[in-house]
Amino acid sequence: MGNRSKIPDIVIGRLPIYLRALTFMEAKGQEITSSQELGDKLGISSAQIRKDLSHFGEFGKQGTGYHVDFLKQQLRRILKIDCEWEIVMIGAGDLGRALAHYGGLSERGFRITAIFDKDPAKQGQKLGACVVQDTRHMAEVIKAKGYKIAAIVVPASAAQAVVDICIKAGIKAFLNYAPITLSVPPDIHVQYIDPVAHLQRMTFYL
Amino acid sequence: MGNRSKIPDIVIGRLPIYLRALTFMEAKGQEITSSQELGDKLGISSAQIRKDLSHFGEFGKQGTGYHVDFLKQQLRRILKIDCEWEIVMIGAGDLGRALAHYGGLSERGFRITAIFDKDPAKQGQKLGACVVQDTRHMAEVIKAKGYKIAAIVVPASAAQAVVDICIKAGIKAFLNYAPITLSVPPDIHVQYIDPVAHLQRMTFYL
DNA sequence: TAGATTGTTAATCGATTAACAATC
DNA sequence: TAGATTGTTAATCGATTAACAATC
Repeated sequence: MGNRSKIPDIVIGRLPIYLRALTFMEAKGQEITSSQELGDKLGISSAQIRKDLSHFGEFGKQGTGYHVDFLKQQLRRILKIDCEWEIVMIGAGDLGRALAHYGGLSERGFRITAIFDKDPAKQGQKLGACVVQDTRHMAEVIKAKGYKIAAIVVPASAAQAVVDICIKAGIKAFLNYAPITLSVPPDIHVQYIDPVAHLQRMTFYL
Repeated sequence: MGNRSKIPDIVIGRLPIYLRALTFMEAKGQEITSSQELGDKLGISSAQIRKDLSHFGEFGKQGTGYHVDFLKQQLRRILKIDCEWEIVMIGAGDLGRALAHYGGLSERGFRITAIFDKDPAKQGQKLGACVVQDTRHMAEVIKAKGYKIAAIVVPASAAQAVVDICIKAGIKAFLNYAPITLSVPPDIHVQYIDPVAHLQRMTFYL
């Protein structure tokens, strides 16, 4: 049985990738897979997949492999996405609007249920299922509803200030689209999405 | 002097982060920095920053540190972003439209100059500076203009087929927004952007 | 049973860090 | 000069892989 006491973050980062592949297999009607097959599909060694999973328990059968549906449900449980998560979004510019309209979020268990912008022209607008509210009410709403995750979709120059307020109000995890490294206490999680950084990484090899 | 023969990919991945921090410092008017200061800002050890940079040359002065502008230009040269890169985008849905309108791309040297979609209703539409074209002409245009980078913004179910066509036409690097692991030859580079995978990684810790 | 594949151990590989001579 | 900081080496740390007994 896996020892959960000290699981490397890099392992956690691979679980959503495994989950994505399992979801794809399930959609095709495939019922069984193996670490070998998963690894081939993902460009990861089979040993690594077995090692990663072993941190959390024993999910397979020798000689057979893994039940796609069972392993998928286990990963969802481990990642705590066997429920729906509500997200607060700050910023209602082009990118914010795209994120609010992106169906992939809610399909996969994440719903944006509050949106804030400091621009009065945007306040009151309907965006997806929400009405854009004044940033001044942000802390209050986060506290009242107990939001834990925030998507930061404001300009880089405003991001740190917004994040500081969110943390004070109780946010524990940020999905940050602003192209800036945020300064946060060690118990706060940040994931960065910066397409330009990805592009710059690839041009090196061209 | 650095030995460029075998630079770890993980080092390349940090260079855009360093560049982002330097750009921020430059905007503030700061002329000098040190590995210590950069590391503090980015949550990275100063030793790692010096080691990373040492792969490419000697850019600092003992006792002083680094000239922000000089180091920035060197990183731009190393990453090959001291010129403008043209990108072809496939998919003109919500996300594609947001990407086409995202000013951050062209600000930082990447321009989307061709857009394709297989939906006739979208063809002919103006999106940013481009007119959406029929996917059937994609290979032809990629070859004629010599595009090397493609942004994939089609549904997951269509992504692999689109990528296969792009590779045949000469694309070497993909920025992939479809939530699926692509199968590509070893000389082709792929960077993945999947906000849901990032969110799933964070909920583990909540 | 024979063949296949798991979970786990030990070995290998690679990345990070500490330390310091060099020197601005 | 004295203080600060680089670039680099060697030591440490952690992640990946190979191999295999267990067993379905």
